[in-house]
Amino acid sequence: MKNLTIISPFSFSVPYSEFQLSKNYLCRIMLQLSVLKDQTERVLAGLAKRNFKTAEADVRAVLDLDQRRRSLQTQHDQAQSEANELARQIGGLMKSGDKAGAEALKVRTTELKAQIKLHADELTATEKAQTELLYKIPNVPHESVPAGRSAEDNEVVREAGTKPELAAGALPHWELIKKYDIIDFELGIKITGAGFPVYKGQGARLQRALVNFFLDEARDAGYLEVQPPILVNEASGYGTGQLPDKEGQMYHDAADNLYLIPTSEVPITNLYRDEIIPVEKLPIRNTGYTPCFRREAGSWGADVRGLNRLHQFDKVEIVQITQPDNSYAAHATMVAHVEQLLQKLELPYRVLRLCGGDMGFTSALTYDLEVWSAAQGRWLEVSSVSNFEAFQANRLKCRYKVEGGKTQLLHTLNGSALALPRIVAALLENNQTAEGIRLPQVLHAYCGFDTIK
RNA sequence: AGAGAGGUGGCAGAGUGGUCGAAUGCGACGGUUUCGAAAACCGUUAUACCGGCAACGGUAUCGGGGGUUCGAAUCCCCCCCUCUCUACCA
Repeated sequence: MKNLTIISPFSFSVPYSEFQLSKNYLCRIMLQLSVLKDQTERVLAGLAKRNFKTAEADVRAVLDLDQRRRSLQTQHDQAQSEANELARQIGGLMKSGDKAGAEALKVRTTELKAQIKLHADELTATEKAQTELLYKIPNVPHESVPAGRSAEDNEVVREAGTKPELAAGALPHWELIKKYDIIDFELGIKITGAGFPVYKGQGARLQRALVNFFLDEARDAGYLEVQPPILVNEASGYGTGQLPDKEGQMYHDAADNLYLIPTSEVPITNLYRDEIIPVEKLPIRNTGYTPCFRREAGSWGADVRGLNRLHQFDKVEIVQITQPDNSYAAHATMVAHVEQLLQKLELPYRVLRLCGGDMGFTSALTYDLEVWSAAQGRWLEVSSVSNFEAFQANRLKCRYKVEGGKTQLLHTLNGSALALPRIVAALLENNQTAEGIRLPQVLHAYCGFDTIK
């Protein structure tokens, strides 16, 4: 096994050199340009909702660079075309034995070569500058997204279930796990470090039960189960947008230049990178269970006790890839699916529409689902369901053919269904009794027991 | 990990310096034929960028990157991947 090393959160790498990326890689992100160009006002208005301060300057710079790029491309193509023609002529002359004629043409060719080299270098530099800028511009929020700065400004869409009344002396989950000896943080610290708990006995079985329950529910809802790798390459990180934005949040294996996934969104969505998907296979619906790894750099404090925030945790993800017209309908079904899971688990929850400032970099619309953690007396985020529209698809080059043979970008979506640790926290806290922790009906068969004692 | 072989269009498979974006076969699509189908025959069959309202034209792409050359799928260097044998391992 190679060493796991952590890269600086401030380093910023762009995939030109070491990775196996084609020349056309730079062109991929260019597709986004049509939107920037044709709908500049809408884009700027959307980015304003995110408090993306440099939006106006960045967009203008990108468009300026684009003009420069296109004019260079035209010049370059013309010079190349002339050179190709001359090469053809030289070939003909050589064949007919006219060496002097061939030599005469080579003079012009040499000139052109120098010119082409100049254009090519400048073109590459321009493209690179443009791509770097484009990679830094976040997705444009959907019109329904409220403006806002932070979690304070998120909108509560609905609330469901009843918060339990806990008896006096009720314990937070970090006490309960000790009382029943089901999750051990100290052991995890010994073998790895803080934030890597060890699940034991009924705790381990509860984990396995939840994973199976979530996967079965997803399958019944029409999602195909996949088991992807949990280490991904750089291209995959760029594809779903974790790179370069969140580079410092991922564990990085420097020896092989691979990243431990922060969510199975990354490998599952990248399954469809560089694909033109036949229209009859749409929509794609995948589900998968993986462990997830997050450095959570800079996250400390009382809110992160116990299972609230971990470096490694388990999650079942649902992913959809749809035609553009269907993505918001798909988003609604995904939110409904997650709500059903929470209802079956008998957990009180609420649904939030995230404001522009709290939304992820790549998302156009995100609904967070939070469960009520009775002993902590606070809501815990257990799922985030997002529509990325064409933002990821653009980076992924994930397309389909429309009527008439033109290729068009698809829309990608994903949601947690569900992340385990906070579900476990809520289950433990909300269901504690003098006799033990009474698990909801749906889990009994999966666990092989109904009470944690 | 060591040795050898190889990576060409949706697939199979030619092509070892000059109109090669690439023969041929299969598949797919459209058409002719048929009451219908099969067969046969004819045609179409990649992606991206630039120019153009468009028709269309140009450029790039034969695993990836770089080099030699007037000209590279073809020659040279580096990297990635696949297969076979050996070693190792779950």
